[in-house]
Amino acid sequence: MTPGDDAYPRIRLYDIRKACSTCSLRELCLPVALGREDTEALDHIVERDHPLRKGDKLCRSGQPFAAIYTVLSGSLKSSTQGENGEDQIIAFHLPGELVGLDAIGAGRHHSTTEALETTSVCKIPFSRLEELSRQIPGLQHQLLRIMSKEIFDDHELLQVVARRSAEQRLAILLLNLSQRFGRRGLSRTRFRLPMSRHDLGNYLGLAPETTSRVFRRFLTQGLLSVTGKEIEFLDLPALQALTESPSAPPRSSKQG
Amino acid sequence: MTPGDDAYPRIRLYDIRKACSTCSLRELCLPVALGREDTEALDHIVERDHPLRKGDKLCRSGQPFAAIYTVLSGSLKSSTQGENGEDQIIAFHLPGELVGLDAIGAGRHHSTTEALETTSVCKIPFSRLEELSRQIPGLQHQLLRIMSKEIFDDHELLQVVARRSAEQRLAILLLNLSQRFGRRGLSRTRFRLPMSRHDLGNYLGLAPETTSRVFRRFLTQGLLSVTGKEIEFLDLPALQALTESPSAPPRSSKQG
DNA sequence: GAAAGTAAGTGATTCACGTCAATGACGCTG
DNA sequence: CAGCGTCATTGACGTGAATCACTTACTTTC
Repeated sequence: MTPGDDAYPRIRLYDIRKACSTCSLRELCLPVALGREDTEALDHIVERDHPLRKGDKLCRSGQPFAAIYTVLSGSLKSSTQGENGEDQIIAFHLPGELVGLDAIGAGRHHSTTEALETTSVCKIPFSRLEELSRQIPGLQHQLLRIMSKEIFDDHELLQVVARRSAEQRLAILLLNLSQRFGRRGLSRTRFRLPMSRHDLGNYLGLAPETTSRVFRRFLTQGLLSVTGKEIEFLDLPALQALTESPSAPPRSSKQG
Repeated sequence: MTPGDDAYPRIRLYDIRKACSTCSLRELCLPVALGREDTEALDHIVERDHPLRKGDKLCRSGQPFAAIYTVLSGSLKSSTQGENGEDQIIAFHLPGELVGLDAIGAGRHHSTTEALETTSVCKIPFSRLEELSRQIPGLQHQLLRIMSKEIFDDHELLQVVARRSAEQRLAILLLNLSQRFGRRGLSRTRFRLPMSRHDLGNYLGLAPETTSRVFRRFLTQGLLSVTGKEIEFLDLPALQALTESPSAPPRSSKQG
């Protein structure tokens, strides 16, 4: 703890003490690979604000970039807008995940991020983070690492949207969400989708009706049960098999 | 870092002197926003090797990450492999553009990059670049900037693949290539596609046959002329209009 | 420079998924 | 808890693009 500035930790309103050091998500979040002391240093620059309500925007495309955020509870979606006005969801953010990395460097957001439900986030002013990362070598690297992961995830999504059938797309997303819930210690086979069917479809490049129908097919095949947004996997291996099957809309590339 | 050998510019074989400072691409490449002196510092860490022949691989998915590359002449494609064995081209790289950024941080490539024709690249060992970027503040920022752009480009591609018709996809790619040729002082309306129809289709999430048919349609509509890989735009405004038109396969999201 | 291999173009056919339309189920708000 | 709006589901239908099958045009090779 930097001495003397007890008065200044920028944690507002909601609990004044509980930041990264005591956060249950610290193993998933920015502090990964940071020691106790370094994590405490992070505590001092993290800010918390009112929780967002469903539909509230955390940041908008075009806005100057000032901070990155981590999700504390709830969930968000980020989307970009094409020239044609259609938007495309590029990511869903669950607790422990970082938001806003794509704006680092450009100095301006190119996506809009919106809460899918009541959501709390930690705000990490970027200038202070940069400053801190000059002192903590691991942090600088961690940042690059996370950005790199963002690129990797985008490529995976591209792969899915460009080369997979509707069933595969949905299966892949559900398994991915399952993993992410599992990482937080929640059930991997039973969870609540935070997003609407519409958003689900948009993310996967499908019409909402198609999404609905694929759910129905999974249901009748006994792969899972759906009740509104509640999902329960009944046949995980079959879902995984779907994922690996080679069938896909465009065939192309087979050269090694 | 590796002590002892920092005295020697690592430029091999092909011309010993000509690196960034005198490179015609320096305004497009890493040295953007660097001063004369800093650019000269870059000179000393850049390595050049034999040019690659068509089909040669610059790096493979899974390999440890050691360096980033910039294209000096020729062109490359990067692709990822899905579990199903299908690969998806995620980017084409033209002269002045950087390759391998997605591997920073993870320490390992997640894509394979291959020459589309005879191409020369500059190799920039990452450890030395990092070292240098500690001394040159602008360079660190430039790196982040370029990574951020990579994310942005991926989002654009996603937008295109997920929400656009075959005609729109091709038009968008052609216009994008045109711009990139233009930046290098080449014609924006007449150029040679470095990649096969197959690759073109793969990148856009289309079957090669579809790509071919779309070309044919453009041809009969008088939008452009195609002779093998030679392209000439005949009606640029019409192509641009295509790009902006709102029609797209999945409709979805219209909430603001 | 002929043979072989690979890439490109074209037509016929099929099918997955988008679109339109109508109904039913939640989940607010008062 | 009634009334409204949004979201989800389901069906009927149309279509854009994948597939399949084949021909034609380049490259590469010996």
